[in-house]
Amino acid sequence: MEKKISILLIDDHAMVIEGMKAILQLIPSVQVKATANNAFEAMDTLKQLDIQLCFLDINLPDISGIDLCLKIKKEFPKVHIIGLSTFSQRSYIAQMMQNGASGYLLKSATKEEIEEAITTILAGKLFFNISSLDANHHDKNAPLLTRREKEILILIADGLTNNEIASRLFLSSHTVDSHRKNLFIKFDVNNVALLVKKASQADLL
Amino acid sequence: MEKKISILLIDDHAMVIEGMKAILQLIPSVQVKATANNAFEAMDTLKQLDIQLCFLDINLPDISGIDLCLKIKKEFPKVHIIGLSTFSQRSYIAQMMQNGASGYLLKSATKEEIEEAITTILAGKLFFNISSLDANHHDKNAPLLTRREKEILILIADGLTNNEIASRLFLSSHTVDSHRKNLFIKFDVNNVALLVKKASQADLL
DNA sequence: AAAAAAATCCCGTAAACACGGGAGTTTTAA
DNA sequence: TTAAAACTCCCGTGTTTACGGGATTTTTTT
Repeated sequence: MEKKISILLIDDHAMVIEGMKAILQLIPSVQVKATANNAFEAMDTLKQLDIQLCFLDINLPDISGIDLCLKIKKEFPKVHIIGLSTFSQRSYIAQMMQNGASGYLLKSATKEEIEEAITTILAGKLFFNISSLDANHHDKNAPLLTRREKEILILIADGLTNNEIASRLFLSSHTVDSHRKNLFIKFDVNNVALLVKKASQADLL
Repeated sequence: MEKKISILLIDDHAMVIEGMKAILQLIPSVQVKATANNAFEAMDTLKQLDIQLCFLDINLPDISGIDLCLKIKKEFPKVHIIGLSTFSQRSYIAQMMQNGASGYLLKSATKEEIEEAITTILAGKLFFNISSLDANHHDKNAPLLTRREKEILILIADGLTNNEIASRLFLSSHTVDSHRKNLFIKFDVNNVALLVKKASQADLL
């Protein structure tokens, strides 16, 4: 028997952590080496321990799992990442994969699916849990936003004016306005009200 | 020692079920008698077994946890129900409580919180996990709106201008503006962006 | 029937937005 | 290394909002 596959669980929901642990204990070839409730803890653990595989929640308290994914992959390219999402968050999976995740699982995944995902990914392949996705996919196609756009979107939704955003981000109000215009185009709207509504529905706020 | 408190876990996320189980095993006074992935299974189990306490997820595949809560309470009024939700779903908690739940827990709850919830509720009281809610809350205390205000709020969030709303509702734009002003006061905001954001978070759209 | 709440309508002004353009620089990806 | 993409900045114009005041008429509640 080779050494067990070392795993790090990253999720802020205690129950999900416990649940994953419980399921992973049933799989002899793996071992949960550590868990993390946020991005900071996660990065810290990766520096300390020799982790092969991360289970990474899409939503984290400090930075989004999607961004963390990118960060992990930059600093620790050899670490494999499996995204965790709920069914309603499935639209973000593509972004996670784009940021270097090797696969994803819904939180409703069974032991067998988890096992399959692990072996597939450790073999260097990508794991797509297609069945669970096609089921209901009338996407809420949230547009892909740039970092700046996300940043400004949130400030807009917080009710700041262009000028306020500009001075907070040390930008010209014209720049803010440009981003705002691009947000309008990407969301296909023509005013803040609809922008905020759609962004909120896409869980972007 | 009395008989253990019999518990039914209702959640479609395998990991949450496993996580709750793992945590509840650490509490000697309780016993997880069964688990259910959906409403149908849940009702079936309640008919078969003598369940004292349900942990019920807000989102279920067949009917919403909120509706199931009502259903359970109608058929089995003596069963206590603790709602389970993620932080982003906290706005639904009020509905769950209204449908007969005795309390709720966030899925990030600790063993101690879970334990406290159980003892509080079994003692016949309601359990409010105030700390986890206040933390970030601006208010999911959605203000009470009049019929007209709700109507206009939705149109505002759809991006209509005062004039457009006015002509759609056969009102003067001044009237619409008055309602808009009242909405601002009730939501304690000073612009549409925040209004829509808060309304969306309060699930009013 | 009286009081309270909701709904309707009016006005003026400064600030902010929506939208049409255009253009240079820096970063990322091919 | 080269082409996109992202980010930055600028302007002018008409529209709409935000917010300060009101007031009157329905409807609901007590």
